[in-house]
Amino acid sequence: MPSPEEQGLPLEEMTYRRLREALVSGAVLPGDRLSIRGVAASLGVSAMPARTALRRLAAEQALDMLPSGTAVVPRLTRAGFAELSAVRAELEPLAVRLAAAHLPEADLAELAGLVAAHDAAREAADADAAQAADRDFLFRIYRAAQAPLLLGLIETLWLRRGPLFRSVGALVAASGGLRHNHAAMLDALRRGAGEAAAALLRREIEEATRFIQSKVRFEGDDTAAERLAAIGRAGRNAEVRAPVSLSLHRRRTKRPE
Amino acid sequence: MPSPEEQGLPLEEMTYRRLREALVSGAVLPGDRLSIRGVAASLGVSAMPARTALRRLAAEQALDMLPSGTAVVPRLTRAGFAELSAVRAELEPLAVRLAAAHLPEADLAELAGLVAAHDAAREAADADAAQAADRDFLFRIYRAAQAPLLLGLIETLWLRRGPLFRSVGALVAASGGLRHNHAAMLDALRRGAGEAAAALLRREIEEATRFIQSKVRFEGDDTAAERLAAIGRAGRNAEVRAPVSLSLHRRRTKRPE
DNA sequence: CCTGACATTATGTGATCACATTTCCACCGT
DNA sequence: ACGGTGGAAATGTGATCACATAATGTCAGG
Repeated sequence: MPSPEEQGLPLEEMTYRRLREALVSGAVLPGDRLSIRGVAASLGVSAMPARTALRRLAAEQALDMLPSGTAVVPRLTRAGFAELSAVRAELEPLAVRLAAAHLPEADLAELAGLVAAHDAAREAADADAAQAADRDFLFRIYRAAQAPLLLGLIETLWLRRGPLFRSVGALVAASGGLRHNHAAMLDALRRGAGEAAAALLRREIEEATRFIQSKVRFEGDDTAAERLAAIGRAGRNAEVRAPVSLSLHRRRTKRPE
Repeated sequence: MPSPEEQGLPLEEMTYRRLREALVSGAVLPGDRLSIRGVAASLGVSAMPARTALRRLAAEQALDMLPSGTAVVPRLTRAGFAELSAVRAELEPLAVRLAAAHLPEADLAELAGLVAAHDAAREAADADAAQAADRDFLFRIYRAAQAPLLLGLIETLWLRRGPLFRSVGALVAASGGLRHNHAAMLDALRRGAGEAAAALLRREIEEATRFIQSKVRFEGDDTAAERLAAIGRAGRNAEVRAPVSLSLHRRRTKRPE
């Protein structure tokens, strides 16, 4: 059952968008296997568009591929998350610098509106809306950079972060949330201070990364480490590294529908 | 006729690698259309692997897609090249910083060998070999960063630069070539000075970019601008921007085989 | 209760075909 | 000579099938 605005689109495009949405919304979880016939049946399309869409996501690194060719929603390890954040901390400030050169007044007004929307959503304790406003704020700037290659890279980074983000969202909101100072960034952009705005964004990304790393339990640094520590002499909790191989035979979450 | 080391690989992987090689080697030129049946016939495979490989390259932004779905080798405009270089100048130094943390002695020795190979190739006036040694030197470091996501991004950047690179290669060699100070970078890495090595690489990328931008005529900044300037009052050569749309009906280079 | 081999199922790959659309080119009228 | 028009060739999309392989469950033996 295609949604209204999907009329006329190629089936492959529709399948791709739905899978993408499933990734960012958390409808599929890290570790889930996505088989060609499985998604084809789930989305009511034939195997061909499903295959193309899956391979496309894999090429964008939004999905991993087992050696057998099966697509799997990537598990974000602590190291992987750190790497992702490091790349974001380079590319997104670059986009801000590029955008600062040509931000028309209309865009600045729209950005101000998004800051206001964010604040309003926070007042209403609507974490999802606040988060959406933040995201729109940033991507409005990224689009203004008029750098299609860079924009595509940033989008794939966010896509890859998607699965994690959903599971952390509630936690972040409960902990008081990240306090993005987008108003200050907007001020810098108004002044044409691209470097300052970029520096603010970089700090924002780095702080959010530290916050999440301190709060979230990642794949791989799971209870195996604690079990090992418990078996060993108690007291010594330093230097305990979780061998990833130990968590291999953990039950994989099934997702039949 | 599959090459020896391609035995056992899926046809899609073989097709993908061949297309990739065709891109970086300059066997296909910017603006060339790559049709499914065309590459299938050229590479002796059926339409299916050809389709998959083309879509994969497109997802990696190594190929552009016309609205009709036909793949086309991207034309690199001046702005596009500047963007590509800006992204490289952020990501590749990041990889150097990450790699500096864990570079075993064996890798350092290998890097020294590559620097020597580069110098030897320069002595022999073998521009291709010197360039290959430079490339290997950098990617050895990037791989050592143990950041698969970042490495994948860097590879797609180089892939997209591929078509241009070939056409510029001879020019660069004739002009005396870029003098990459990889020996200094290796020294910095030996000292564990990751930041210094990263700064050296950034300067190298920025200088190479400036050099190429000063020497190369890109798609879009072609003679249309000059014709416009000639039509207008002579003398005023400032502010003449080449409208891209003017070069649209230029003859497209055919590439039947 | 666990471990191994075996049969069954699921899955990816590749091939081929039909169909709608786009692209290209020759032809014709002005 | 120029430009529009028609049709033929080329092209992408999607569907379906066959085949090899990987994954899974089963069952007998320890």
